[in-house]
Amino acid sequence: MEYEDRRGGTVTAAWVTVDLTIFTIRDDALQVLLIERGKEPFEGRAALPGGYVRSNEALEQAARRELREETGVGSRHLHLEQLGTYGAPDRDPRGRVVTVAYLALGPDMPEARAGTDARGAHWTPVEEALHDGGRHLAFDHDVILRDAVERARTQLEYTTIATAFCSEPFTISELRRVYEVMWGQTLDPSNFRRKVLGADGFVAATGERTMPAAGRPAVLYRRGVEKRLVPPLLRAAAR
Amino acid sequence: MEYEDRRGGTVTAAWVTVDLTIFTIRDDALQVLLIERGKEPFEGRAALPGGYVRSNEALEQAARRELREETGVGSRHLHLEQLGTYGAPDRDPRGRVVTVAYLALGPDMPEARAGTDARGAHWTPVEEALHDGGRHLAFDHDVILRDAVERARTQLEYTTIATAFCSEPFTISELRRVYEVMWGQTLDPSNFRRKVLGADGFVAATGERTMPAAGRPAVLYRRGVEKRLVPPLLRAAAR
DNA sequence: GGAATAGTGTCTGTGAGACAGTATAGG
DNA sequence: CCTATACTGTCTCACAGACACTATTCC
Repeated sequence: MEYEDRRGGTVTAAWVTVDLTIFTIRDDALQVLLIERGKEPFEGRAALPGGYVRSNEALEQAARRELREETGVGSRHLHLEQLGTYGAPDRDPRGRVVTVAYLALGPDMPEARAGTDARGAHWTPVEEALHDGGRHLAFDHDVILRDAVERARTQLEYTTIATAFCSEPFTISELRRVYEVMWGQTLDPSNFRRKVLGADGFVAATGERTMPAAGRPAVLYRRGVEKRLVPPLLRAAAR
Repeated sequence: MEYEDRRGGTVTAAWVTVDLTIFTIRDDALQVLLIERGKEPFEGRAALPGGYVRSNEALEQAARRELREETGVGSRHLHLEQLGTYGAPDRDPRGRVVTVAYLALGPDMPEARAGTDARGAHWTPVEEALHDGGRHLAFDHDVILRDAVERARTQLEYTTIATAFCSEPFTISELRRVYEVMWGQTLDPSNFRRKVLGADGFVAATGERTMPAAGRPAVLYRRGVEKRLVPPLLRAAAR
């Protein structure tokens, strides 16, 4: 499956895969689901979960299938978006493989189960996965992971996806904690509350309250309908 | 080049193409470069320029090559970014073809020349290309074009890419015109100027001035070094 | 001077940062 | 009472929208 195009270039067919960057917040840290590869290439190395796109499958459909297979969680409750496509000619030693990377966000999930080609799947703090500059993950997954982190951090500024990290119902404090963990900075509780409640459709009150061990009960909210956050909630460092 | 994976799905290799959405502003309208297809499928229909990714070519490299071939303009002066990847199983009647769409922005360019597989290349107002809901372009290019327009409009809010539409040097009024055309709304000249000049690295003064036929000469600027625009310049409708 | 376009100044409302103060629970 | 957490109010400054005004060119 190779031919010469009319301009003198050689064209080869490629395998198409999807790779998933699945984020959650656990133990006050951003964690990513990594598998340990069970076969060559990169056997034994950590990698993002993923797999081949099947013949009659759309790209996002393949991503949702992998998500289900790797996490055991129905993808309906998760935020899923296309992150970007990576296709350097030498990114996979087996041949030309182009991968479409997806970004998935969800609340703290049950411990992942291993996929078919993997020895095990584990939640790993992103800081650990990327420590001293990366080059720990298989293929170009360091790059993909770095891009995914940056995308997620930026998305928090301009969209309401932070709610995707919270299991419903949630409190404003829990939502604030998402921002604090993702950005590595504390936010003023008072100003944060004002911003979130003042933005139409960010969250919706349930009428319920928490019954905490200590402290005043907090009002509970669900995700709102609005996807964009206008005006945005900017990181202090970015200003 | 087809096999059954270990979970019972059939996997086929795919052809990988890049498609380009090349925008410019001409005659006070957003225009996109479209080719007329010279062969089946969709022979005679308008389409986005694009082509196969070659065996030893990176994706962006392929995009730059196509850009050069279609516009005759060196891609160094153009803004180029990956837009997204489209891979519905039936998007190309010839078989499985996954396309990586790129968004390119440039100042008004010389009339395009036809590519190898095309009868001709023409600048077309986007409004015309998408009129009454689309379904004019080949493949799923209507969808890609719509996504590209939306992406470009949004990027104007949060980044400094509007300068990519201006040929250097340019005036603040020319830059404002870019926003007005892209958003379909007029902006207050005074407030716009204050915003642009107040944002570090958006534009850089050249020290030169225009010599217009009528009116006061305007100060000329070049693109600044900053890519992000913080705080953003939001569309009125989006607020 | 008049037309045309560029550029300045200023008033006002909104929203964000800082932070003091109040509320409601358990012990 | 105290502690812990949730929530409210307020002061101030930065910034955006509206818009009046001034500047510089050609005719």
